[in-house]
Amino acid sequence: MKKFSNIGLRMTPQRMAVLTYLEGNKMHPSAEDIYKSISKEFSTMSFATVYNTLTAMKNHGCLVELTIDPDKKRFDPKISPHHHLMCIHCRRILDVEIDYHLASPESDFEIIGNHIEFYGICTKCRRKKVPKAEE
Amino acid sequence: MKKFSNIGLRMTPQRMAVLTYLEGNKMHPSAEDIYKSISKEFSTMSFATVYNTLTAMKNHGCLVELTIDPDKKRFDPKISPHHHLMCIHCRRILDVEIDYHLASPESDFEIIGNHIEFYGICTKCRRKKVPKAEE
DNA sequence: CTGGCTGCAAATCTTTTGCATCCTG
DNA sequence: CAGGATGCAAAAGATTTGCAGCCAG
Repeated sequence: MKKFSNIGLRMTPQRMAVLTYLEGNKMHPSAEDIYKSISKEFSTMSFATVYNTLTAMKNHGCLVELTIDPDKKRFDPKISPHHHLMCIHCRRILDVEIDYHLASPESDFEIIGNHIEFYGICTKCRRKKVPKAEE
Repeated sequence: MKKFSNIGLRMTPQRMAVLTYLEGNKMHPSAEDIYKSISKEFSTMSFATVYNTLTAMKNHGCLVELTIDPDKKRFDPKISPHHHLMCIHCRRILDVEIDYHLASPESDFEIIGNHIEFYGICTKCRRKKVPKAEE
């Protein structure tokens, strides 16, 4: 992962903690997940700083914000193009590495990127519950 | 669009107004868009009722909730499978009707559905601004 | 009539912001 | 030592909920 100093930003203990937490993290955590986990051993950590750091990383392209979860934003430190699969029961999100090379829709848009969201139910949840139904 | 009476729900003037507003609507409006538009000529309309109606429709499969806009949920009365394209400047959303028949990612998930989000800049916005940059 | 629906307002949840103080470079 | 970063708390948005009264079926 890029270091902050390389992109003209200051490195602080708080930012280091966020960077370390996210490095190689495949959980697609929410801001709250990140805050909770870090503040366990870093009591002087505020929500504002988490968001501040996430925004800085996002603006410098070393973090991607996911909209696949309708409830809140999820963050992905993996910046190479890929897609996602989410379990609608346990809300777990997995990476999907398949390259679908999609044809651009014909329109007057200049297409910048795309993202595929798969929705499903993981084996663990299927064993526990009736597939689908409530929510 | 399905009528509420067909699915065991009551039809009220408020619900009728929402139904009428959404019928054939291709704007992918937010809850606030819907509320604002309807309350113009239907002063006795509350936010709670808009959400109540949207939730009822969603639960009965006659409305789809979109997560493509990171800021808020958008609603789409078109329930046949399709994808979307959003201008990152003006936030306009267009339907994408191409059938990409995506291969399911190999995983222990039971895949229920998928949705492709395209991001880009529409011609109108490209004329006005430097493409990308801030935001 | 009666239970589902409405409107209002308060509550929740996520994310953002203002500002005094701190500390990296 | 200057300006960016932090922490706190309050604010802003979006969405949900509690509840008394209303009205569609």
